Amino acid sequence: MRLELDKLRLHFGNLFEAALLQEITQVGNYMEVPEGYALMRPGGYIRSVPIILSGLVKISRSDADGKEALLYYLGGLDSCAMSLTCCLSKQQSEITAITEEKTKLILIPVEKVGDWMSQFPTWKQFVFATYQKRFEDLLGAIDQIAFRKLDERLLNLLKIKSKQCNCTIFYVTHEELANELATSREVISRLLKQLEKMGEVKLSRNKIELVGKHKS
Amino acid sequence: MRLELDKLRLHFGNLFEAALLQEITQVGNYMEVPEGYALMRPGGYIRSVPIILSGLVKISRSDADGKEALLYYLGGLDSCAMSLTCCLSKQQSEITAITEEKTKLILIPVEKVGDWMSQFPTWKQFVFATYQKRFEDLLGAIDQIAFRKLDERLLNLLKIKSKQCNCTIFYVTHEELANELATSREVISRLLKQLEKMGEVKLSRNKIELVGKHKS
DNA sequence: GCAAATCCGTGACATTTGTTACATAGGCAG
DNA sequence: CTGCCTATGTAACAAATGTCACGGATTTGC
Repeated sequence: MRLELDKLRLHFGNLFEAALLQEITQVGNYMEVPEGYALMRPGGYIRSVPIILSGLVKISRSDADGKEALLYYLGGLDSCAMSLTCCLSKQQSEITAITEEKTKLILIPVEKVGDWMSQFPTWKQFVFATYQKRFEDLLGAIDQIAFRKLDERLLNLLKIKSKQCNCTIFYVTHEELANELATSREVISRLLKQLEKMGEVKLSRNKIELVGKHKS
Repeated sequence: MRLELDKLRLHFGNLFEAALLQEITQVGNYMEVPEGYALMRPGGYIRSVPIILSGLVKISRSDADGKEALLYYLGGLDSCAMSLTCCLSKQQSEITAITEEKTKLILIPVEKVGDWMSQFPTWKQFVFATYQKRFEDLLGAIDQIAFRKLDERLLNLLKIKSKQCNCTIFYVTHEELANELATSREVISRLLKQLEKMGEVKLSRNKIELVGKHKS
């Protein structure tokens, strides 16, 4: 679909200078993908860098036995550091990116990413800011995995979801949560029950509600 | 200490173009630090980006209770992605960097890092390659922490050390290994004993020898 | 050589997490 | 309503890791 300058301005505000926005309308590729769409799979090659306009993308790492670990989420105006590096070095992806909502994004062709770095100061800033954020995200993931117990991590996961979707009710199964924390369904059920007794959540079928003061 | 062009050329070979090497001799700051020196502490500010010429630097993450998790090592011609991002955004460091050997490095002033990106293609490549490597390192760390059991992680740690120092004998205490894996000394002692029975290592006081075919 | 400090070995037990096995409950198609 | 499919609850047990309490060994400082 053709990109329109006005609409881009709505999304980006004054993040990018006018000339760069103009460029983006020329070479950028607009995409709308439904929930559950795999933007990236381990081993896949990447030919363009996505910038998320709206929606939600889950980035995770999986190991050989099919276990999975949640790394972080990408939301509005986020971009993916892996794709940046992959693009620039023509390497394979090592992560999975799956949309959790209907998501709108722009794909920037690889070759522009480097060029724009020299031409547009705001682009350079954007790229570095992206790297920095992803780095922090990864360090945060490591903190959780390395230092926290499962019950804390589970509660934390729910809080993150809450922040991302800006709500306190999630329609997820225990199984799904188990995958994101690289553990088993039974363990999650057990811990959720525990959290429910402590008054942190309310459980129903296919539905979990965060209660209490999780204003984080 | 004054940097000499010839010596730089020895280290960098043709990684950087001549004009960039020249620049580095002008503004780079040469440093030699002993083993055990803290190049970076959480909360510290960073005013320059280090490039390691030789030696070994351990990068780790620590949490509030003082527990620690090894992230990766930096060796010859490596640079630190955290410092890159930190520099460019004037943020605080969130990691610890400690030399494990006497280490020689060059400090590049922050302001040059961005400028050179536009001026020198080889510098741009270097910066991106650095980001990519650190990203992979972090993902590797996450794989270990999230998916592997402690005994595997311990053996893996020894193998990494072996590769880094290019030897099979380490003068470390169980306590130190325990810190790097964010666990306790007793657990490491137990697992090491186990590995010894399996013929993977030989133990003495303050000393561990990797035996067998770990040619990785 | 002696005392103190450091390092290591180890048993016993607690806690956390993983696994197995099965029961129950809700929703949906026919 | 009935029979299936999926999601959840849960007990019982297994395995992995963490903690405590020691004792003994080696090194270091004096």
